[in-house]
Amino acid sequence: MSDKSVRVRFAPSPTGPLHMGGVRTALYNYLFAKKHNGTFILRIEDTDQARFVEGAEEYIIEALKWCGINVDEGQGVGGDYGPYKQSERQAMYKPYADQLIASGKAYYAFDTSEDLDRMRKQAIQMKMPNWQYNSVTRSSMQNSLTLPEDEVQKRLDNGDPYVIRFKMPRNIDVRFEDEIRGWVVVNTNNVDDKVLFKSDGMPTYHLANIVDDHTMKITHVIRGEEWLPSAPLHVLLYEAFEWEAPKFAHCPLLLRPDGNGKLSKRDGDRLGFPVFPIDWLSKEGEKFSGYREQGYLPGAFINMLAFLGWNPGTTQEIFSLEEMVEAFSLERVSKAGAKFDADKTKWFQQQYLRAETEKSLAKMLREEVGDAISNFDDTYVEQACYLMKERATFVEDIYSEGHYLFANPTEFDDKTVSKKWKDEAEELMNEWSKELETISDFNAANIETSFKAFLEAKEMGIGKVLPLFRLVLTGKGMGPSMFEISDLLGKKETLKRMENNIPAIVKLKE
RNA sequence: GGCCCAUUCGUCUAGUGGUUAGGACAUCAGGUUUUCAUCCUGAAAACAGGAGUUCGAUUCUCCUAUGGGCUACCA
Repeated sequence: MSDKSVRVRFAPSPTGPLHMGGVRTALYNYLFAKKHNGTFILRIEDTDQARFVEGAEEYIIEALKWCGINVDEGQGVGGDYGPYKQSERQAMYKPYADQLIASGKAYYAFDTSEDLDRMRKQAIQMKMPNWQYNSVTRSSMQNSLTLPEDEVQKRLDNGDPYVIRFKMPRNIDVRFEDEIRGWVVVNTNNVDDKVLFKSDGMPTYHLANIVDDHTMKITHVIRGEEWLPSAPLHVLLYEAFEWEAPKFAHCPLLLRPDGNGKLSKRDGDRLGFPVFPIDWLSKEGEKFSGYREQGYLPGAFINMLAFLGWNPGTTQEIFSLEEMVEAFSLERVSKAGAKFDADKTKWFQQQYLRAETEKSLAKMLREEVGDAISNFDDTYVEQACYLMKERATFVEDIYSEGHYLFANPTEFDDKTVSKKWKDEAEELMNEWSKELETISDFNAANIETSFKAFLEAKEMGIGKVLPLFRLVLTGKGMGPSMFEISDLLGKKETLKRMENNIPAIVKLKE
């Protein structure tokens, strides 16, 4: 890169919960910053007071934290270029807008929203579907370009509402090199005279982001593709201020897995997967579910997200955040939008779950199910995790799928009972129970040896007998090794279950 | 409608003029396993279409189609 140290920012607006597309943009910014020993900055863009949503800023901070995307500087952590919230920087922007007016790059416009609406409607009636405030129409509007100077001054002195618009030059090809897409060219005839400063005294995004990025010494602007059409305006603004523009990188969008369009708020709960990192409860009481609450590990979520639009060029797919930092580059971010894939997300989660140690799984399991397993010591819970982790996707599955490890089953799988439990089963299990009783050192190996001997004596196959044992102890037709299960349950509990459950199953058969 | 961006298996993607077009998820079939899961092996599955450029195009150019984004005093 350049000799300047890399500074990037993630700049969401607090209009609601941060959706996973936003998280991915934050992630790419973070990875890029860390890769270049740079600084990752969080800036809150709240210039639109009308769309402000209570709690959104806190949500953003908490979500990034859960993901492990550590903010170096900015809202919530401070830094030398604050404040990092645009509403708190409000006083800074007007002088810059004035500067543009003074240099003739911008002008005052007095047309009200109603005036503009009327113009647009008229244009539509005249089959001109996209009326724009631009180099051809501005000459017939109420602005400092058409009004006499004293009239303009009078209106300003009078406190008449006005906006400041950028005077978009006519017919110029604006080109800039996007780090992901290469050269992008847009003719200024296609962009309008954007409002830079609103009549409520706030700057628009366009002005604020340029002023902030410049004053915060941002070197790379990594943002979503939805900003691509207005990037030429931003380039022109840097030129107008005679500032060096940062490099731009426009990331592809996240698309819905079904049909078309970009992933949106409601797609998740409709299609059965979260679109948000963590739960969000709207003011109206509507709940949007998050990955955290669904039981996903943050590493799995981030890993999946990174691969939606980026890949390292190798066949490695499981990456820790540190490994991702090492491997990341903007050149390897793809250009086309990516459809979200819920199945692959589950696969990532499964991989991450299995990579966890029994010790940490046990800890997480306790946090999740709490009281239900509080009677069991750590060794026991860890062993239960060991037995269940290969067949679990979420931590909670260890408990729900392996419930019999923590309590005597009260139900016995119908199918197994009817298929496997024949007339001689009761006698057989009672005899096996007696054999179990004789095992003094009650461990998996010894139980297995003794079971094999039992089979030999009975001249029976393993498939005939072991499922019965499983049914008695667990109530299920499938699961981990029975020898390890009985080892874990212990001799006392195993014998107790044999004693109680054999008659219970017999009763079911009647 | 206008402008911009994109287009390789169902999905995420590798590929940068000459490859049996590779991997992963999902699917299917075998194997391992008391069973389930895991694991292993294998199968099916793609260069949107048309013109060029070239000895040769998935790869370069153009056109078309399709998809997406933007088109607010929203970000």
